[in-house]
Amino acid sequence: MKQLEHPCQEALTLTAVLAALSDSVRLDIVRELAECGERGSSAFDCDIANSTLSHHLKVLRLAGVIQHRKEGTRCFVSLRPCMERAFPGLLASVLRFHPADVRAEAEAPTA
Amino acid sequence: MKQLEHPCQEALTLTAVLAALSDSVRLDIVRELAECGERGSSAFDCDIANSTLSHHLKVLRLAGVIQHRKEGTRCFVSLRPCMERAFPGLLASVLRFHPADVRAEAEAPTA
DNA sequence: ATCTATGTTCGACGAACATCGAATGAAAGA
DNA sequence: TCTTTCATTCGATGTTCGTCGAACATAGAT
Repeated sequence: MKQLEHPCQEALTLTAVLAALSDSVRLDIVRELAECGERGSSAFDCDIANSTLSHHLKVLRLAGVIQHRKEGTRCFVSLRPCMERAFPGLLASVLRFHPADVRAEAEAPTA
Repeated sequence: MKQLEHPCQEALTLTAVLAALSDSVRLDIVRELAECGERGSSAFDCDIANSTLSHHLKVLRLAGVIQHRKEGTRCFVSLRPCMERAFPGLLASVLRFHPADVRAEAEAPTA
């Protein structure tokens, strides 16, 4: 069973992590993983092509944010503990804030 | 004296802030501002063209991270307090970590 | 009024990115 | 073995980004 490559902890860079988190699709993915733990990679409800999702997961993986675990033909992703060691508290500091659209919905009058 | 435009606090988005911080030149600028306070915009010692520096400052300004203050022909930039209100603690959480090259220098043997 | 110093904007360029569909790969099941 | 299923990779396309030099704008000095 071929596993995907993960960079070692020393190779993680702050700018790469921030770049990985600066996309709304990827930020949603990370948020979901932080709240619900490991998920099958097909369990994300974003309206994008499968190949695009795979690309975003790769970006997050190469930045050190998530890890892939293959099991048969399926693939599970979760937050990478290594990330917390390299940049302790960073992820929590980012996920504390909700994305712009959610804030807008919460603040805007319903009408 | 024409001042430059700054977005209002409600318009700031998390992804835009992260994207603004995901460039090493801009991260260095923010780090310097956080440590030394307001600076003249020509006082940054990055080896880039003036127009490129201006571009980076614009990205940071539009993301809400910094503010511009013009005084005569000169221009001073500083961290924007509004940023701390919109995303309290975020900047500190990011700046706590040093950029990759600095870490590499600190960890790698000199030989 | 003209010059000078300081910054911003414009136009252009290559590099990197987000996206998609198609092709490929890998593993389980018939 | 053949098929099916799931995910990654490839190739293509349009967009965005970082960078530069040149042109412009503004304010002070001569």
